[in-house]
Amino acid sequence: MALGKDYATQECSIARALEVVGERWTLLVVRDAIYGVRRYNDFLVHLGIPRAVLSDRLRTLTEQGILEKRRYQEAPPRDEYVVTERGAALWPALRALSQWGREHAGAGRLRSFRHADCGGDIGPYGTCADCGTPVPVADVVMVPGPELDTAPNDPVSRALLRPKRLLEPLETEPAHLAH
Amino acid sequence: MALGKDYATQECSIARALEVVGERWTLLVVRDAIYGVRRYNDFLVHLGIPRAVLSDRLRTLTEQGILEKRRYQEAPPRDEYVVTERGAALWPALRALSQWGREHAGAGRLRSFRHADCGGDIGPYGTCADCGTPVPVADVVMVPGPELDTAPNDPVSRALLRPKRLLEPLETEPAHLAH
DNA sequence: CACTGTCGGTTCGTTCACTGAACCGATTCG
DNA sequence: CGAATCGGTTCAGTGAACGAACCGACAGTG
Repeated sequence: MALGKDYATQECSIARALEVVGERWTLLVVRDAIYGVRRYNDFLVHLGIPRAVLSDRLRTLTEQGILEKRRYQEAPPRDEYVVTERGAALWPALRALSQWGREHAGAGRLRSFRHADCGGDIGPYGTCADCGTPVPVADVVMVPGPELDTAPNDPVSRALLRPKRLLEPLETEPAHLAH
Repeated sequence: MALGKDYATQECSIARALEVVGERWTLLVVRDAIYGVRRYNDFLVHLGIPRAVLSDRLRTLTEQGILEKRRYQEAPPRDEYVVTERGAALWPALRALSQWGREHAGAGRLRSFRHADCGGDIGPYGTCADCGTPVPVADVVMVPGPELDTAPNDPVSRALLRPKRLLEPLETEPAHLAH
């Protein structure tokens, strides 16, 4: 969505949130960032998003303080986009959407989320089903489910086939090993 | 967002959810429906949405089983759009977005959500801060906050100035009493 | 009866955002 | 030297959103 003037008239915190993250692709970029994707090219191949749109979303999210642009190499200059605390705070919303997608939009058991401390499933309210405590995003482990494609053809999807703690950087295979 | 072919390639329940409710305006229509808005004209004046877009969203949401079109008057034929169980299941996602909007998108205390049974605030994980139990959407009361405009000029916003239990139909003033 | 207003839309021309392909500069690898 | 990687920008074409106008069926008023 391209909102601005339209949603701005709405006196509603949901509308305010959607002004920032409601545009097409934006929440999926944040999802990837929380999954540990940090580099332009990884977002690109994983999302299948037009380059111009990705550039725009990364810039906007950085301006909004949801991502942070960080130089990780000087020659040639390369930046990575790391999710900030403000961005990680979107996790409850993403988790709730994920749950709804599983139960009401025909997405089966593609991935599940577990409590890193005890291995318990994370229930409908974001708490651990085993120990009952609310689970902060950094303590969540994403576990691939049985209905996930076992041989995807982009390196990011392949890297996400292994269980992975959220927020930690994703390590993709070097390009020369690609399919 | 108009997704379909694009997000469909994504193996992710978040993407599946956004295929259904990720388009511009859609989540705000669902929010209003959960707030008790049911009639075409009430959505129209409250959202300030173009008529063609509203018609499209109501049709799509009805096809998806998120709203249900229900005849409430025969002459002239009038239908209302009532949120279904599947639609109400989006409440956790909307609540999480609302919370994020309050804390990270500059929306102050516009509205708060309380547990109808005990009056406790609903915390970050959708549970009641007082009694600790998860609160189903039907037991949530929306309470207007101090930063809300006290004299809005559309009847739906005025009706929402009073505390209101979610899902229950919103009663707007008759048109001839308008501003 | 004529007039006005309500309700729930549809139609249409304009504007705006997304799309996909091409291109680019700096650098590294073989 | 030539090819590939990385992180973009530019640009023409398309599709969606926007806003205003219009419309049919009916209710209420005088």
